[in-house]
Formats: sequence, structure tokens, C-alpha cells
Amino acid sequence: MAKIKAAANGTKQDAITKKAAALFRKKGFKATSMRELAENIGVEAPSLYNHIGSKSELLQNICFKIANDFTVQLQLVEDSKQKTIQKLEELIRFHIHMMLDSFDEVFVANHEWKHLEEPYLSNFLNQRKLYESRMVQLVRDGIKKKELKNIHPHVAVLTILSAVRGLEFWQRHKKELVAEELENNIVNHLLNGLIK
Amino acid sequence: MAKIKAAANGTKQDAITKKAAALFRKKGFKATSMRELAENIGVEAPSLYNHIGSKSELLQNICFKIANDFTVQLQLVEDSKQKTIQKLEELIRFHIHMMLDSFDEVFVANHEWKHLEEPYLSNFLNQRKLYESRMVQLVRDGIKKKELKNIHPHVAVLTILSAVRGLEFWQRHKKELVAEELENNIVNHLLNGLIK
DNA sequence: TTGAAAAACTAATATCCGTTAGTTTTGTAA
DNA sequence: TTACAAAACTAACGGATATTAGTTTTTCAA
Repeated sequence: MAKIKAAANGTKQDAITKKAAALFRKKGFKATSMRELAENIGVEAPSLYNHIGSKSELLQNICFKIANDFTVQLQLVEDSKQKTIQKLEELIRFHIHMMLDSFDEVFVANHEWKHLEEPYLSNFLNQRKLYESRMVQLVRDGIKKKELKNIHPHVAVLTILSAVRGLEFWQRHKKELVAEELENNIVNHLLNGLIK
Repeated sequence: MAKIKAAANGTKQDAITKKAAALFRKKGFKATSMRELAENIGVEAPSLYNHIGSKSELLQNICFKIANDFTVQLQLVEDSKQKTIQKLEELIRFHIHMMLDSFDEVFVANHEWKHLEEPYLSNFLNQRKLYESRMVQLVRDGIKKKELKNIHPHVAVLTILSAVRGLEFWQRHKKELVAEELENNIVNHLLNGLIK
């Protein structure tokens, strides 16, 4: 009946993956059925399989696309010639941008990865762990160079990463929200603290 | 066959709810089956229904128990005669303690509430919203009294609440971890920032 | 020891799930 | 217009799900 509409510059698989990300985000991976996804696209469930391999594959594509984006950006920052604080700031801002630009996908990668199947699950977790430890190293450098306070580097990294996730809660207020202002507030809070 | 063991001072329903929280946390609500929960307790699935009403009810009990704990503590802090900064610090420390003491339950309340059924879902979200706005008011007071920087109060609250959630990632390292040190690091980071 | 209540069991039901098989329709290039 | 490929459809399968019904076992107070 209805045909699956591919976006201007994307395959039909991309269109399905996009809708899947939105549903996985809103309802969770396990609670999203292929019938529901199909209905949302305007097609019967089996028709999806002309374009995708499986439900699991959709989740894999979403998670690894995001993981890769973050890894690439981290590499760029590591290679740049900036002070540690600026590197950290750039990373924080990148996280915020990803959250605003690819909300559904980032949310799914953050919350639904546990439903990945092996070996993808282990792969994903390894990639995360590596990302984290590279960021810890960045903070460690900053402390060594006396740019940063002598805090526990790992705690700092996890605090930053979690704080940035707080943007999830801002999706509801997306209209009333000046992105740049929000971004500056968060960066400032994490780097300079709350107390006057 | 095996009987459900109630903890020293708790009903059997409590014992089931506790195990349910652990499984819901590890695998997610939808991905946890009643058979699995039963097996984990050492009993057949239908036997559970001698002690509980339904799977949904388990989730409700977990979520609202936690929501209530937080609301009670917020009331205590609001009523106390402290400076705003100290009130905030006390709240942050309470969040951290809850995270360490009732990890499974807090995690489930944070991540699995979307699987609540109406009217519980709306109830829960309202309670969350109210909690958030009362905390925002606290920050607003602190700014007015010049104890805090002139930041966006709502952004600050969401950043704090999210940052504290970062403790989720610390469960893996629970052994190597001195709770008090961790707590002080996070409080310090959120209140005083990272930069020297 | 008995008898009733509590709590376990087995069997079964209706529903939903991802996916496959097989067929028909649609789109497109010759 | 035709013919081939892409992509839709219907029907169905095997398996998992929460839960109910009905029965047996266990527990424990009298």
C-alpha cells in the first residue's frame, strides 16, 4: 500500500532506523514491536524486512553510529593543540550538541545498549570504557599541568558525562530554550561551579 | 518446593519486590519475565501471585517508595534553618546515599518508570515535576541571597540531579571505592567547579 | 493429631512477538 | 507495452508472555 519514503539523501533503511530510534527512545527497545514500528511508517510489519535484517540490527546501527561519532570527535580533540581546559570544554560542547541534534539516537545508545546481543554488547561496552579512560587521561593531564583542581579524575569524568545527560530532561522545553545559553550555563557550572 | 524466604523484618512481598528491583535494574522491566523472577527466588511463577498482585504492581511499589523517600527528605531540608548552600549540599548528599544504599530501586525509579500504567504514570511524573520545581526554588533563593552565582536555576538543578546519577557507573567499582571520598568529590565538583 | 489457612504445584489460556514463506502489486528501464 | 526487479501484501509458525483455575502440599495453632 503506502511506500516507505526515504529522506532526500538517505536509503529507506535510514528512514526506518530513524523512526526506530524515536520509538526505542520513547517506549524502550523491548516495548517497541515491529508491528508498531511498521504502523508508524505506514506499512505492514513483514515489509520492513525488505529493507532491514532484524530488530536487533536496528539497535546495533543506532548504538554504533553514535559511539563512532563520539570516538571520532575525541580523537580530533586529543590531536588538537589546546590547553586541557579548552579540550574539555570542546568535548562538553560536543556532547551537548549531539544531545540536541541527535537526541533519539544518543538517548537510545545511552539507555538501550543493554539489549544488544553478543558480540555487539561486549564491543559496545569496550568502546565506552575506552572512551571514558581516554577522557580520564585528559583530566589527569590537566591536573598535572595545574590547570585543574586536584580532584579524582575518574569521578570528574563521570560527573561531567552524567551532567551532560541532563539535557535529556530539556527536550520537553525545547521550544522555550535558547540552546547557546543552556550550553554556556552547563559548561560554566561544570568548570566553575555553583558557588559565587 | 522451596519456600520464599522473607527477610528478618519484612514480608514475603518485600522479598519478591527486592529481587524484582535487582532484575528490573539489570535487564529492564520489559525484558524481565515473571518466570525468571520466580526462578531467581526458587519457586514456580504462579506461586508468586500468592504474594503479589501483578508485575506492574511490583514496578509501582518500587517507583513510589523511592519517590516518597525523596519527597520526605526534601521537606525536611526545606523546613531546616540552614543557608541555601548547606541545604543544597544536604540534598546532594542524600541523593548520593540513596544511590549507594538502594541502588537497584533508585535505578529502576530513574529508568523504568515509563513502563508504569496509568494513572500511576501521570502520578509519578507529577511528583517528579513537583520535586524538581521545589529544588529550583531553593536555587532561586540562593541566587537572591547572593550565595550562588547568577546562573539559570533550572539548568543548575537538572545538572546536579543528572550528575548525581553518575554514581550508577560507580557500582562496578564499588569495592575499590571509599564512599565518603567519592561523595566529597562530587559535592565539591558541583558546588565549586573543576577549574583551579 | 487434626483441621484450616497459607502457599506451593501443574496445566492451561489467550495474546503478543519476531520472523518466514509465498504471492501480488508497483515502479522503472528497455 | 513489456518484462524484470523491488517492495508491498496475507497467512502463518513457533515460541514467549502474564496470568488464571484448580489441586496438592506444607505450616502451624488448637
